[in-house]
Amino acid sequence: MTSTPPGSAAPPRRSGRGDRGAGTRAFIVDAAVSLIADRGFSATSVDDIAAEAGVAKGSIYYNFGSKTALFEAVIVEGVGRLTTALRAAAEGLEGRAAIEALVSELLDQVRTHPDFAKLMVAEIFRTGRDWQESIRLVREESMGIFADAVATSRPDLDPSLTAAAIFGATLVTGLEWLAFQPHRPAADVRQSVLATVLDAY
Amino acid sequence: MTSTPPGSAAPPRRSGRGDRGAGTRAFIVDAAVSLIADRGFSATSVDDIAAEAGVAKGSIYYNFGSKTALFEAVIVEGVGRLTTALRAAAEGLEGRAAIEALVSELLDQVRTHPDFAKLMVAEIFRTGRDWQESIRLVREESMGIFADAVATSRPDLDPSLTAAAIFGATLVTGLEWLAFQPHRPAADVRQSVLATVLDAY
DNA sequence: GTCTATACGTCGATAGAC
DNA sequence: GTCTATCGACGTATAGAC
Repeated sequence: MTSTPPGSAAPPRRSGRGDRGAGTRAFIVDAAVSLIADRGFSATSVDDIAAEAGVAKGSIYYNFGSKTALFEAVIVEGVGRLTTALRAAAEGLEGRAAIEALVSELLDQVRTHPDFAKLMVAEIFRTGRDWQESIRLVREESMGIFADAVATSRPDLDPSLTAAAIFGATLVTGLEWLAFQPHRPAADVRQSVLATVLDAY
Repeated sequence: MTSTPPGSAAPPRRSGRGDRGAGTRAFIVDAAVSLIADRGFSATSVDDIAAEAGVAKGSIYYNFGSKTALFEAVIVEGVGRLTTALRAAAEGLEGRAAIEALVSELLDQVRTHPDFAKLMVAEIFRTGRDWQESIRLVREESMGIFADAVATSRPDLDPSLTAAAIFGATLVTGLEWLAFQPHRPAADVRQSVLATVLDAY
């Protein structure tokens, strides 16, 4: 409602439309991420997603089978991109340097994919949900990469709890930045997190 | 479904029932917090809340007017308790000691009120919601207390971003603890967060 | 002040044409 | 493979008895 430009009855929702069957799945996934990040899963209707993606509701069910399956696809795709980026960033590094690289990369991922980041914080500690298994993978894989970096340099600390602390600090600061202080340069944010988190290494 | 003990068809949802009109609001709020923390706002029906609280649906609308208003009451009550506790903990302290006290107190609040903590992380970065104003207060008040402590001891760092980092580290670690490693003693968790966050002070 | 019954709207999912 | 039209289920909110 609020996002529909006045005066145009039915504005085209996506760029070109000669691409039947090509990027339909991608359009749907993108629309779902952005809507669900803002309103949550249950508050986002399949009709809304279809309208935002510029496809018919039937196409969503043809491609994904159910609303839940669509959301699981969203999570799987997002966590894949995130963990790949994190692993690449920490490649060959250890200890303090690894932590620094991971924090920087996670901040960059939050900046480039803010909707998925929001969705992650919102769902990561929920229990009674259908896609709990999928979201558990996000948690374990992402935090696990941080835990590995912690374990090699500070064996005196608990890896998983310390990883949670660094992960949480970075994620929350990144979202605070994007949602409420978007004018700030990325370097400021990076430095604030590292100054808080890195001095122990 | 999963939480209903087998063998008992319809277990009484609250302790005594001679208390008509006494703690009705409190029963409803408690039920709402615990259900919404797990399933989210939209996925939790007023019928579910009424059943869990042991009252009729009509009583909820009599006491709160709408589902949204009920949720706002939940937030207001929770943030009141949280900020009161945090302010008391930091009273008379400055710099490193203040941060240490705040982290400890926040961890304790997460432990004693885990459902509200979950609910907070889940909603804090959402935008397109009716209670956005209420949740903005949570954010600003809670993080503001941390920001004050940072500002007095480390004027070289940005207070709000650094506060977000400490707040995020504490909250995420606390929830990781409760949700996935509840067997750990509180002291371990406290030390993991402080070792990560406090060395800069 | 709390309960039961119900009106009204919305949502997930399906059927069938193209 | 994508569309439109429609069904059945469920959820919020209200009305009125007690």
